[in-house]
Amino acid sequence: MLDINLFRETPDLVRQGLEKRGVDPATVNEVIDLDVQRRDILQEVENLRAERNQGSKEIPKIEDPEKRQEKIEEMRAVGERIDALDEELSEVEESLHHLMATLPNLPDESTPVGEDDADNVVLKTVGEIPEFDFKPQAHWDLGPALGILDFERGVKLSGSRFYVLNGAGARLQRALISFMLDTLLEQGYIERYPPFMVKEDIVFASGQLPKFEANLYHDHAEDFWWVPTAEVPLTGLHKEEILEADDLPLEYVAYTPCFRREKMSAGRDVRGIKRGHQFDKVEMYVYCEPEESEDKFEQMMADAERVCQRLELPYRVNQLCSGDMGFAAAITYDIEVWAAGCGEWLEVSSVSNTRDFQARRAAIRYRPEEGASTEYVHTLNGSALGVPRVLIAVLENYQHADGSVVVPEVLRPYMGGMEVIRPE
RNA sequence: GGAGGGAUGGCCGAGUGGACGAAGGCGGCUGUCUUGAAAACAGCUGUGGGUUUAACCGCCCACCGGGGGUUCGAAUCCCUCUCCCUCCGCCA
Repeated sequence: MLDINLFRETPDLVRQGLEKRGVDPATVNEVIDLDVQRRDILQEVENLRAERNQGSKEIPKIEDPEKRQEKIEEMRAVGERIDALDEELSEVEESLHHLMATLPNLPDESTPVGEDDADNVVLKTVGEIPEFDFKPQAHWDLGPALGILDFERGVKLSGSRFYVLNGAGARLQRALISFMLDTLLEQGYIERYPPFMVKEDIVFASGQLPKFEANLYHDHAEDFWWVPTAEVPLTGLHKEEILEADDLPLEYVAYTPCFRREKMSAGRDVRGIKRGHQFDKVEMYVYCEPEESEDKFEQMMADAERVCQRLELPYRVNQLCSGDMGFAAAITYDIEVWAAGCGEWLEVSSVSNTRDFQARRAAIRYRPEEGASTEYVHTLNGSALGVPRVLIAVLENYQHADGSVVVPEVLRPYMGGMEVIRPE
């Protein structure tokens, strides 16, 4: 949620920022209009309330029953006006809230202006793209040949975009998750295991609702929403709390599965395990004071990159343009690893600073110092990393001509010492 | 799934129509006393919105789990939802 004060004080900056994100700049005027209306009505209704409070206090002191009745009638009339204005007020407030709820965060100055992923900027490339003296296979051929990846039975169980991992494949995935978590714990993150189904207001707080409802799974019977990313419960963790400055920063890491309908990506990446309805991810999440959020952003990037480095996967870092960034983000860097078999850069991480955007939606504040008034924290999120795509890169980059796959060294302790995955 | 009991400020806990943003206690902060600390004593101690201001202060409004209703007036009465606790059933 954007700060309403920005609309009051620097409407031009808001207009420019929103325009970069493809929002009609006229929306800013709508917001300002509603805000003015809101305050006008509010003042009037509050004055009437003050009048009624005053009058009601006097009533029990009036001795003369006739005069007393007169006052009651008078206050009843005031009450009726209050009711009418209240109704008007809640309509205006609802419109304002709905409008504000659909506006994305303003892009950081450094965010390149653009429409879609074609306008993203590659910041750096790290590591060597592996060379092969044979034609490397894509994971959708390699995995089934190894017997570790079963698409047919995934479809039998749940339909398209589902798969089953077998044996060493399942274990490799579990190894990746543990390795990622441990790597981040080393950096001082605190592990959290949140619910995978959450209430609607929690999904709203992180910004996935109301705009992206079509991409979420929803249980109508209980009104649960399945988390599309751990970012959702990790934002909700401190919803409506006032944190102590001494406790900041809070640096969390959580493993969760993620559930996405992928309605928006129908027909894209249908082959393999690149884009499923269910996938695993290890997520970093930081709550901090505004002054430190830029440093934390850099730190989280370094932490996500470290995971790629230890797995010895070549990767590149992109800065997302204004049109491609997520709803809540002011700045986002993506990490893509190279997958030799399908010959693609695969997005495995997205690190974003949402500044106070999510904190405002979720009402997460802190007290900068004893006795001071509260301020919104800054929140940042980043994947470290999305598991299936890392799995793809490991399988495809570490493959040999005979169809076997060497287990990256850092994962071996998590695989009972297994060094090579061979066809069964 | 069935039966009953609850939800009040950072915490405990009083409060069944007006003097209640809320007694009392604990905790916290400030002051007095003290070389310092403890103790004692005194004062202060929630959040959000609006208004005003350079800023503080002030003033007004709202908030006693959420929503709705009755009333001139609701923490208090009514309806409804959610959550927690106890007992029974079922269950990894």
